[in-house]
Amino acid sequence: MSDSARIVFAGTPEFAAQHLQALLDSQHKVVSVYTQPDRPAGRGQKLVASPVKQLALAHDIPVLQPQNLRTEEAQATLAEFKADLMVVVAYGLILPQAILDTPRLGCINSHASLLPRWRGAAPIQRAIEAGDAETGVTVMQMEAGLDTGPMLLKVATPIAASDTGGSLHDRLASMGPPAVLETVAQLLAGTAQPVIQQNELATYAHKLSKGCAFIDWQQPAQVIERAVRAFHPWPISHTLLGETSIKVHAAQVVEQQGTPGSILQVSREGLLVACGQDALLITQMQLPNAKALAFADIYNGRAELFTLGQVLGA
RNA sequence: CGCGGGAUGGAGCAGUCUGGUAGCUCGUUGGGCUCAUAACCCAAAGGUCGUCGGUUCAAAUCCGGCUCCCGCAA
Repeated sequence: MSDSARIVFAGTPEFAAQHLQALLDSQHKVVSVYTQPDRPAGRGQKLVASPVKQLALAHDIPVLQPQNLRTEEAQATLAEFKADLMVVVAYGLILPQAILDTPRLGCINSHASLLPRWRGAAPIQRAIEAGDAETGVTVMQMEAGLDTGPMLLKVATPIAASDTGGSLHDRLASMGPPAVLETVAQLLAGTAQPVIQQNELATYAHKLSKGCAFIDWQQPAQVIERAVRAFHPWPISHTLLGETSIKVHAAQVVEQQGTPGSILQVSREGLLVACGQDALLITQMQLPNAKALAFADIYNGRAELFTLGQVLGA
């Protein structure tokens, strides 16, 4: 009995679903699952259930999708589950103190960064964008503040020069669940050792949007290249070629100078664009209504689209 | 019923409006040139035009159904 906990899980995206899967596979009992309400998504704006909801339904676990948890009613509902612990992963709602205090052992959160660095919504992508050498997953005891709680367990991984938001997401999503199981075991055994976060080292990972992925060619090529990787597969760095929107899927830095945004060279190797410092060779991109292609493939049929000297992003 | 674009040899595109010999840029294979080459020259192979049905003497092309892919917006 002492090594098995009654757990309430709260989470929404795929990253969270992988944590839920690990708990379902463990000796613990997941008594209910909280997730965001179904939202219109995709082409056709049909209501789509979150990955966490889909997984919970497949295991016949009760799913709750309240708009918020501030009401006394919501708090009373949670209390009825008589949970030992609440595990929260990328849920998307703020948990008020009354909720945090409800489970016997409180609430823990698995966050995809090495806290206190990158508190907030998009820690994985912001770590790549900033050029961090490493990142990881931190499991913390939750407090009322956003990602400010005492850290219980931290696991790290180096960020490779080839890592993208997608590849790093997948790696961290596989590192997080074991870390959570380990933390739960420590809490049940009473051996957990909380470490207070140094607030002065904190940085904030602002939420991603399409707008923030619009390329600013005044920036150094190195910075743009990191953004290209960080924002892949979403929201995807993009620019304008005349009136045509172009998504940049892969690029590399080349030592060459020119007017920022101007096309320096067009070849099967890629599209070479001048930046604030050095130049960016776009090797994989996507035109509207088409799929992502190696630049050589686009160049084969659409060479007339690219003119030397033309300035992008205008 | 959110708006819109698309499916043509292995890849990327044109041709569709104005039905009638399927074309371009590459790739592949063979040959040539060259000290050499990812360069250049010559030649060849490779396509039931997404799918089902309709109109027609004749359909990649016109009409309708279906499948899949993608952009915008959320």
